[in-house]
Amino acid sequence: MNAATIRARMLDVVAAVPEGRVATYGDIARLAGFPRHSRQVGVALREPGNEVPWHRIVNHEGRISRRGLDGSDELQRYLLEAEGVAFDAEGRIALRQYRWEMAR
DNA sequence: CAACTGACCTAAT
DNA sequence: CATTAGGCCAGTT
Repeated sequence: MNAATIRARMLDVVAAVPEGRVATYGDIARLAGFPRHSRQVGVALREPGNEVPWHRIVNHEGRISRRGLDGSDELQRYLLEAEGVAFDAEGRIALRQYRWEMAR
């Protein structure tokens, strides 16, 4: 099992996240079958050109993660709000309500 | 080839 | 709720 395969599997899971819902990096890794690869999710999403709803992925706090590069974090927030995902005053998403969990 | 880095997470304190 | 400590592993330096 090489790294590329793992990333592809994760991207599959990301692609399965329904509109208006969000998932954490850890969730994606877990659902993809790689419980400890949360970081690689970020690596996978960083790759340009993949047609996946990367904006539905946030960290376990429900916040936008990324090192503020060219304001893509704002784009992410915009896209989520456009899907009906609300942010609280602290810039966090109510994971209780929007988190996409199909099993725990 | 060793060391560092990072779109992270969890558990313990 | 805040902080710390540890884990995890592919990329990059």
